[in-house]
Amino acid sequence: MFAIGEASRQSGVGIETIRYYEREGIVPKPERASNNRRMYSTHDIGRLCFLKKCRDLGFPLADAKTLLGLSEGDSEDCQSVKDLAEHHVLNVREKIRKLRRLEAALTELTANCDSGNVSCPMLSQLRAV
Amino acid sequence: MFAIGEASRQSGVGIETIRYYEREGIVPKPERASNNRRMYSTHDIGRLCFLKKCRDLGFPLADAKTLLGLSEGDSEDCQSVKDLAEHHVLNVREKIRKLRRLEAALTELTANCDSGNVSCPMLSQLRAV
DNA sequence: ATAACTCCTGTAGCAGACTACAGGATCAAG
DNA sequence: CTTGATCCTGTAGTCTGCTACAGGAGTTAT
Repeated sequence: MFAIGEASRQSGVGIETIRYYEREGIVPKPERASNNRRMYSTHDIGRLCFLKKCRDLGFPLADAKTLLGLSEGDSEDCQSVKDLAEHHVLNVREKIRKLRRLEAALTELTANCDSGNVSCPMLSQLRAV
Repeated sequence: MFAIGEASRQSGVGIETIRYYEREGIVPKPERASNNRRMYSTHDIGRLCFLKKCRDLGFPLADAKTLLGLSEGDSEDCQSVKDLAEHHVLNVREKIRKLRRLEAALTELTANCDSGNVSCPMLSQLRAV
């Protein structure tokens, strides 16, 4: 069993954040030592690692919580997990698509700037209703 | 010229948000009618559309403001305009790179997910050290 | 034993970007 | 003329996801 500082180091989740996750019910309340300090099992730390990875992947905390719940359900509901992930990946793809359009617009702007042209047709497009 | 509600409908930016943008100096103060109501030109509405698109692309509001400035060529120094625009292009490309890595990671995670699985490979992966 | 560290609870603050009133005034339609 | 929609200013609250104290207590190293 590990103290919160060690759990933090092992999982990469900050101490304050761990306590915040506990307050928010994202992770269950850990055991307490006789001196009232939180004690984390390797399983508890595994949960924190799981959450860290989900967050790093850009999942909102609520989704991370759901995924964690799914990962610990009696029957791992693979379809729900997949749905959540695929919904997330669709969002990511949409963002990429839009960013590429903006990249083109910005590239066009710099090109026009080179040639001394002030008005940019693609930015006009961005302004359009 | 259009009232704020119409500007909101045309641009997709909420009324309160438009006023917020004005307070924050993101957009210039619009003309006022004799009854003190804000009146927006199509150009003003174009600005709101531009901001909306930037925000939809995930740009922070401050960046959106800068981009809006660029799109209107409000700098007297063409070189610094170009530098700013190119800097933004680099930011956009970096964002795209990160999102594509994320997309790849998510796709790989879901690749082996099928509703028949007893244990979910994606969850196993997320649990792994 | 003293200092330095870690932990506790509880509360508050922050950043970004809105969003929601309250309490009026004004406008458009019937 | 009344009703209801829209607008005004100003202030305050919301949401996400932390992050930072304050003030106290137990732990560890020298």
